[in-house]
Order: sequence, then C-alpha cells, then structure tokens
Amino acid sequence: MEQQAKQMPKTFDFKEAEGRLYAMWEREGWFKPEIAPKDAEPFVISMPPPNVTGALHLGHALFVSLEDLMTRYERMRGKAALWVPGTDHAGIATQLQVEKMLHDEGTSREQVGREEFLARTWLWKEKYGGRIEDQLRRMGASCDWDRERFTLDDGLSNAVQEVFITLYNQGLIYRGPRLVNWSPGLRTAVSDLEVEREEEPGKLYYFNYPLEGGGSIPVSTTRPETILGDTAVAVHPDDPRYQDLIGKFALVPVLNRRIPVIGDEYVDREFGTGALKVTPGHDFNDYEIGQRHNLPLINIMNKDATLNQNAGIYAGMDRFEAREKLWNDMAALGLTVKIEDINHAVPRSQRGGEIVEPMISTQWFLKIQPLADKALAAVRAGSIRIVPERFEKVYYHWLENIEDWCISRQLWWGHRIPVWYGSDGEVYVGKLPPKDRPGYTWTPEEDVLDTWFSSGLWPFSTLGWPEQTPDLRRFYPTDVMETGYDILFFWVARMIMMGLWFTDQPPFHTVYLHGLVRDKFGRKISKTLGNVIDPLDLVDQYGADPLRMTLLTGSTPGNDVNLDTSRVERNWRFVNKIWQMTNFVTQNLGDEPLESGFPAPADLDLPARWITSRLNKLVASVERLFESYQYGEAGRQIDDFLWTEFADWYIEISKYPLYQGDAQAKANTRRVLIGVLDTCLRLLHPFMPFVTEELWSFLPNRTGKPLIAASWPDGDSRYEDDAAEADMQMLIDLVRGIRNVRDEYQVEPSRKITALIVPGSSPKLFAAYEYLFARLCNVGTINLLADESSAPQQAASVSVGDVTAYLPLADFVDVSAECDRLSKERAKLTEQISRVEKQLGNEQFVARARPDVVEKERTRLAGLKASAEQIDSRIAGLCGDKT
RNA sequence: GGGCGUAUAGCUCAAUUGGCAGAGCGCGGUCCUUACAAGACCGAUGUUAUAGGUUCAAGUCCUAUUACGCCCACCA
Repeated sequence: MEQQAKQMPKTFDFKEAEGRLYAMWEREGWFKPEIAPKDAEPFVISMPPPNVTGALHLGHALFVSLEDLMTRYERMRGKAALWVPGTDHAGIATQLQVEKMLHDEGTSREQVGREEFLARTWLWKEKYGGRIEDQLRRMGASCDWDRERFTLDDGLSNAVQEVFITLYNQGLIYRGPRLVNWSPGLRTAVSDLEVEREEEPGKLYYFNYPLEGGGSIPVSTTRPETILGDTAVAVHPDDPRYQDLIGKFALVPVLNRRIPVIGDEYVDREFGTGALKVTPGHDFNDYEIGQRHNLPLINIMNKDATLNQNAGIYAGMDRFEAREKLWNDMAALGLTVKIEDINHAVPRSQRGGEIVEPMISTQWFLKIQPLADKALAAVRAGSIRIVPERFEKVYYHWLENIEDWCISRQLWWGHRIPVWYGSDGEVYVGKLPPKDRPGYTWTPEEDVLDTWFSSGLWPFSTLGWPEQTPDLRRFYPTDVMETGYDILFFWVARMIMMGLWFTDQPPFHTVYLHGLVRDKFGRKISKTLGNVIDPLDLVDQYGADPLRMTLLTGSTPGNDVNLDTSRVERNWRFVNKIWQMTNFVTQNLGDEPLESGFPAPADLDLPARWITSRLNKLVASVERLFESYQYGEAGRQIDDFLWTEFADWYIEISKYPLYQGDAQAKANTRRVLIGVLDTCLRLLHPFMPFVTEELWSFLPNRTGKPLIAASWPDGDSRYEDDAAEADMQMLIDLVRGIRNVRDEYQVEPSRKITALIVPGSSPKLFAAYEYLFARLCNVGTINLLADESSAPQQAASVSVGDVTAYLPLADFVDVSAECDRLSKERAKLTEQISRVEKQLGNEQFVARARPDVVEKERTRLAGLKASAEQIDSRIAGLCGDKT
C-alpha cells in the first residue's frame, strides 16, 4: 500500500493550481447543495449581486471572502450549502455606461430610440456581463452557478411585476405629482437615498422683496432663480418686525406676480433676515409651507433644468445662467442688498454628481409605512439579528422616520412598470394590456422601476418566487445576508420589508455587515487619489488565498478595513510555509501503511500530547469564534498555531522520533503529524481554499473526496491535557533560555555545548526528553545533577521554576559577566514576584476574584519563587559577596 | 442639530465573560542546522488619546473632554 501518492513540487504554483482546482470543484458539483444528504439542513446565502457590467473591486473581494468562508464552513459541517450568485442590471449605472458609448459613437439614446437603445444595452450586458463572474471565480467563490440569476431574467421580472401589481391592488402604490429629487443630467427622479449632501462653499444672496403699495421685506436665498417660482413670502407670526405685514402682498421681482405675505412658525427669526421666500415648486420645506397655506405650485424648470415659460423672459436659460441674469436685473432695479459667502449643504446626485433639483413631477410611490412596521417588529423581536448589533439602532431610526418611496425612474434600462393607459385616460395595472377594443388603444407606462425595487426581492425571487418551486420550499428563508453597511437602507431594509410582506417570513435570520475597504492609510480608495488597488493584481501576484486571508484576518464586523498590501505578501509567505510543512510531513510518511486518526492519548509522548492538546483547544476556539462571527480572530489563531506551535516546535521535535525512534514511535509521530495537518487544513479551508485543497491531495486520503467535501473537525476532549502543556511549556522556556544565553555570549550556533541540569521536581521528564535540547539548542551532552552543589563555576545558568541548566562555557563566560547577567535576571524576578505577592496579599483579591484566577496567580508565584531561589543560590555560589 | 464609530509598538491590526497588553510588517543582531533564506534563531520597541469614576482587578464598564471618520436631519 503506497502512502505517498504524488511527489510534491517545491513550491505552490498558484497560477496553475487555482484554475485547475476551481474547475474540478465546479465540474464535480461540489458547489451544489445536492451533494449533501437529502435530509441535510440547508444553509443559504444570497450573493449581493454585483452590477452586471462592473469589474471586481476590493469590496467584492471582501464579500466573496466572507460569504465563501461561511458557505464552505457550513458545507463542511454537513449542511446543504447553497450560495446563490447573480448580477444586478443596475439601472442608472449601466444606462450611463451605454449612453457614454453611444456618445463616443457620435449618437445618443434619444437618437437611436428606446428599442434600439435596449438592444444595445443587452449587447453590452452580453459582452461585459461575464467578466465579473469570472472574477468571482478567481477569488474562489463556491457558489452554485447553475442557479445564477440576473435581475432582468424572465423569472425575476415576473416577480417584480407580481409584487408591483399586488402592492397596487393593496392600495400601497399610488401615482401623482409630488415634489421629488430630480436629476437634470439623467433626466429622472431619484429617491431621497440617492441624494448626497455635501457641505460646499456657496453664496447667500440678500435682497428686498418689494411689497405691493411700497416698502419691502428683506429676504435671502442661495438660489435666486427660484424667486421666479415664489408664491409667498413667509415671516414668523410672532415676529414684531414683520407681523403687521402678514396678509399684505408682495410682488415677485421682474415678473411682478402678486403673492401673499404669510405667517408660519417654520420661519427661524434668527436666521438671515428672519423672512423667507416660499417656492413650493422647488423646495421641500416650502412645499410643506405651501400645503399648509394652500399656495399654488409653480414649476419653473424643464426636465433638463433650463427654465420654462413660467420664468418669463428667462425661459430657455440654464438654471445657473438665469441665476446670474436675474440677479443682475434685480440689481438694476435696486432690489439687491449683498452677497455673502457661506458654506452650505448642496444636494448632489449619487451617480452623476450633478446638483439635484427639487421639482414637481408625476411619479409612482410606494406607501412604505405598513411594510416598515413589519420590518421594525421583526428585528425588535429578534427574528432578524444584525451583526454588529449597533446597526440595529441605525436601522430602527431610518425605518421609524421613513418617507414614501419614489419607485419610478425615467430610464429605459430596467423593469418597465406594468401599467397601461387607455386612450380615454383609464389606468390599467397588469402584466399585459387588456384586450383591445375597437377604436381603443392601450399605451404602456414609459417609466421603469428603481433598481432597488427588484433587489429587494432578491432572496426569494432568485429561488423562483412567486412560483412555489422546490428550491423556494427547500431554501427559503435564507440564513445569512452578508453585505456592506453602506447599503443597509438601500437594500437590506428593503429586502426585509419585501420578504416579510410577500412571504410572511424574514428573508434571513442574520444580517452580517462588513465595512469599506480603504487603503493602508485609511483613505477611501478612489481614482482621483490614485490609490486604487485592483484585487486582481494582487491575485495575479500572490494568488487568491493570501488576499482572502488578509481581508478576513484584517476585518471585524461593521468596521472598515485598511488594506496594507504588505500583509498580502506576508500571507503569501504563510501559504508557502504550510506548503513546506506538508512537504515535510509527506516526505516522512515512511513505507508502512498507517492507521488513520490520532493514536490513543496513552500512546503519545509528551510533545505529541502537548500538540494534540493545543490542537483541540484551537478547534474549540475556532468553533466558538465562528459562532460569534469573529472570523478574523479565528484565522489568526490557526495561523499562529500552525506557524509557531506546529512548525517551529512540534515539527522540529518530531525529527527525533522520526529519525531515531523505534517503529512504534515513528508510526505514532507520523500519525500525529498527519493528524494535526489534516485538521488544520480543514480549519483553514474556508479561509484559503486553493492551497489547502491542493495540499490535501498530497495527504494519505482514505475517502478519495476533495477537501471541499471533507467534514469539519470536531474537538476530542480526551486529548486535552493541561499537565502535558505545562511540562512542555517548561521545556520550551528552558530551550529559549539556553538559546538566549548562547546568543548573549555569542556562542557560534554550530558549536555543540554541554548542559548540566538540576531537574528539580521533574527528573523523569529530563531522562525522557533530553534529546530535545540537542535538536533545539544544540546541546551535545546533558548530565543530570542531583543538586546545585556540583555545578561548575565557569558556567552560565538558566532557571525555569525549580529547574536549572548550567552551561559550562569556559571560553565565553567570565564570572563577573555572568554575575551581572544573573543579577539582572534576579531583578526582573523580584519585580514580578512583588507584583504577584501584592496581588495575593490583597485580601479583597483573594476573597472576590474568581477562584481559578487566584489559583493561577498562586501557581505563577510558586514558579517565580522557585526560579528566584535557584538564581539566588547560584549567585551565592558564584559571585560570593558581589551582590 | 441628532446618532454612531475609531483612537493600543514607527506602520497595519488583534486582544473571549473585566484577570500577566499580542501579531505581522518594519528595525538591530546571528545563522545557507538534511520541510521551508518565501527560512530559522535572538533582540529592542507601549503612560492602551486626555481627565475623572466604578471594581480586588480596566485596553475592555461608566462620565466628561479632544482628534479623526461615518450616518441621519427641512435652516432659507
């Protein structure tokens, strides 16, 4: 029976292996939930769909790392793991890209027309739509591509229509002219969420509003052109300065339109002049005032933000041009007072960046309150949990103050609203127009739905809803929604609302929110800053595993990640390190077949008892950390265990039994080496799937299955052994002490030295494990001494607890140097001892601290005191009256 | 204006229910020891932002302050 199936290459050729392994996983169907037993509990994540024409950025790399980790972990735990991938049509973003392409071709969307434009967009989607998917594959995403969805697929479009029609029939969707945020460049309405307010330098214009019959009221504005749409001047009703004017009339400058002076408590007497021009057609506050006072609405703008005929002589001018012209004309009339430089918040479109204009427009709205109430209740009741918890507060606040959602967009790329207008103005809501009557035609609604409307259905629409498909029955509700906190409102809240409304179930039980990926200085990544990090460059350079490991170990839930690419390089070295460990283990498997699993605890030597005990604690710890979503800490612990404990200590120690032990010792050691490695590759697989899968293929593998399908390790408490850990720790400390002394005295590393050891209370330990010292700190000969009386003078000494090693380094050590060194050591101990003694001398501590904490301190004190005693007697013997 | 986050080694980050403040990178030194120089070994580096408080015990809990960042909000 051959143990070594394949010869390992010297290093991991990730460029060759990643594609091959991914293809193998996909081809063999391991990404599909059907590989689990029929009765397996499902675990489902809906992938946040990237924009269909987008390219992979670090945010995607982070979500793939996290979601793939969760999926692979649950798959290994035996669940029917399903990660549903897909892409989003991303209405505005995609349309803008295609419009830009048309512009470059010297044409425009208007010129080619709606039908042609959509055809071109679909072509664009076909061309670039596959790109992001391939990039997700390169990151190792173990999603079920057979279940991939696109938001404009027939099935999903059907779900969207179904939802719209249902909500309409429930009286929750209405259409009407309202003041909305209008994006003049995109020529569409956008929702409140799509408007970003940035504090910018601007100007506050002061002028006198002329009153009918003479006199004036001083007012100020940041947008003088809106004067043309004023329908009132408002003052505070209790303001003695202006009170008397309420009920009189003012005249709109230049236009000379007659408007009332009204009193409204909204006016802040302290701000500006204490009087306010009211433009209900172009300002949200003024709109409210207008509603209260039945003021007329005047829209002075066209869809591209040029002024319309209501602006009189300014009609046809751009809004900013008109602003200047009007102001100059007012100056000529002697109405202007001054212009003040101020900083104020300017509303800009999230997409185009242009200034958004509040404008009256006929749009479709969703009455959101009933849905929001359910969404609030679900989180409050704990049926949905948000990680980290602090975002629950943010979520509540948003939903408690939510306004109706403007769901229509004047775009072409998207789900067309399923509404038809009869030739007599009749409105019909349905997927298809009613049957034609003679002489009567139905015109379809031009508008499409906000992209987020379809995204809100994602967890169930991707599984087949509204059809009661087998997938929907088996995999809905999903489990975890993992996404960025920046789309908590845009997406997460809306999925919860829609999910609860249409399926009566929360669409997922946990929301895990990650942060933004920034550069190593914490700056936002942007083209203008020139700090763009392309994840694919990093994947090309180091492979996907190091990038994943870096993102996972560098992030905590809800916090931004500052990506330092030197960490990616370090994790690439970690990949090499575990490669080399595996190389060592597989080279030393021997020719005899080995039993699988670990030998019984009783058959293990001390180092093996130590490493298996440590391994079991690691497994338990990783499990606990995973349960609380602390993936980063889990990854670091596995890394630390493998590199520091397994490689630096156990592998080095194992060489003795492997090379010099008897057959039994060899076999046991081999089984421990393989066992630890096997377990750690499993633990590490969700973090670094490629290299672990590749390494797995070199281990003696009795199942023939790839690692992706291996079971998640269970702890085995029989291997927990605190005594072994303590003994081993003592030996490790002693080895370190000896190395330290060698280094301090600059003994050449190749020079073998002799150690004389007073083994204190552990004579058996040294009898059995003195070989460690030869291997780990190049001690050629060890003699055990009964006590310190026979210790040589010309020697350095190292004490750990009641054990002391004497190193007779005649050429290197002079007595006074050694005495200096020892007294420094002693001083350190004195300090530590006094601290612990003080602690233990405190009755309150002993009485109130947890017993195990007190016990730990006592043990520590005993150890420190024993070391101190050893050093004291050494100093007494060696240094005489020197100290 | 309201809410939230962050502040720990030169840099990037950890630290479980409060229980000896740790990694990596970088830095100094030694070594090509038969898995690994993409490595091994040794070392230096901290008033855990500031000021109080609670506690036997505080990086961790409470209060205030400062700096930076984010979210929400109708001051023209």
